[in-house]
Amino acid sequence: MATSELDRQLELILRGTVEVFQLDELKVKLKESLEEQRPLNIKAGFDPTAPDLHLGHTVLIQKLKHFQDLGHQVIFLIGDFTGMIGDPSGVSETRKALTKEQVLANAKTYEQQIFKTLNPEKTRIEFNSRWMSAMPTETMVEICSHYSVARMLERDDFSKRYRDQKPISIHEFLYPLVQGYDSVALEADVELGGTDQKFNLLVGRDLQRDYGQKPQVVLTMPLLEGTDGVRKMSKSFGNVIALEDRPADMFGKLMSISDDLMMRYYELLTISNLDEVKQQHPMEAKKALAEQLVRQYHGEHGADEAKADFQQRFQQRDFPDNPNFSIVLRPTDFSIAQSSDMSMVDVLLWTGEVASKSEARRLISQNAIKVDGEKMNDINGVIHFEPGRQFSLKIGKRIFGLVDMVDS
RNA sequence: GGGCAGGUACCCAAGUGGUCAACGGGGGCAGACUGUAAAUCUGCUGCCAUCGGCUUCCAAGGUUCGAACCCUUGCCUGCCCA
Repeated sequence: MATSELDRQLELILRGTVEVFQLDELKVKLKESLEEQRPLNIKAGFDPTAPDLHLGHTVLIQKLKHFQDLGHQVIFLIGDFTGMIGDPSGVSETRKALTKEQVLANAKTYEQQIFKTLNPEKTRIEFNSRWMSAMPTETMVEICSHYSVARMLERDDFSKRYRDQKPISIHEFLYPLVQGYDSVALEADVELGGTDQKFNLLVGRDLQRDYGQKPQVVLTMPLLEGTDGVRKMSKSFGNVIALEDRPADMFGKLMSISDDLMMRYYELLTISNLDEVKQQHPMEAKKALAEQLVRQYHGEHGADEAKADFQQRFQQRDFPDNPNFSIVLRPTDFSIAQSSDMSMVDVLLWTGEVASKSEARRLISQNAIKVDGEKMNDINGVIHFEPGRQFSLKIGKRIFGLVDMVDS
């Protein structure tokens, strides 16, 4: 009886994981947990410098959810302390203070987002500043003494940067140590992280051992590729699908990923049966994926709307119900008095969707502009406005808008 | 503290006195093709403008008819030695 429950737990826990350190220890911990009716402490840390969460983060959150469903204690750790000492460049006193407030604001956003997946009642949220801020320097130095520079340089990105002659600030060495100490402070039984976190996660094991605790089991999860399908999803690569993206945007981004990437997303972000997905037409499968994920983060209504908008905008190439912009011109907006003519270039500028006149000209000459459904490719083109006459505008393939005029 | 090598557009990276708004790659944008896919192909990618003009190559000065390129100082980065 007990063994089958253990197997059931193991199967769910190991789904999608890349590595486990150590599997045997995990089994022992689970067994003890079952026997003693004591939930395990499951830790996952997040860096609050990133203002919003994206689908890449949800791989871990999904895994936390698994543990939670199995009755374990999930600890969502916000690394506010580590986040505040984060940026090595351009640190001034005033800026630090701002960052602190920002960190708290970000934490709020985090809670909001993760509770779309996790159960708030059963989730413990911690900030590592709770024990780090009050820590005497002596203790910090003591922690540092547990690790050597050579061991630090074993870490892949450190050694790589070192080799490439890229800067490494001293405080960056503190990162893994603090993260590791967090596990000591929380008495973590298991810590989850992306594969890129492997080193930091393992430092936690070492420190726990040094502090007389049983080392945590480390589970690494794959890093989700971003919309480009190549690099990991990261804000700095500009390939993210953020949880706070507007429903239509989230839907659209998901639809624009490659078929291969779609399978990857299915694998890591859903519990759908992959064989069944493969049976479907790729486009249908992709729509189902987009719908499912949008529904999770924006609810039924958002998902329906996003899907309808997508079909209208792109599949039928119709003007959408919710255009990207809608502007109204006044007589005083026209450069020539008594005239309601405006050059195409100026109109584009007014929409706020085009950064400069040069860019507007570029778009026009590249056949990217449609007025009332008609291509407008004359860079000297002029639109004659009159009150009550509304023009529809299409800029590129995904920006739609309306331009109107009133007489006063 | 000393020595050396560097800082070029969103990123990487050529260019080392005029022919440079600045080669090339990536990214981005647009068009074609499609399943709004992806891949591929083509074009564009400082700003203003009808020819043409204007402001750029870490910052501030200087030399010169003329500087991204030379000199000075400052700031920043990497390496080596202490």
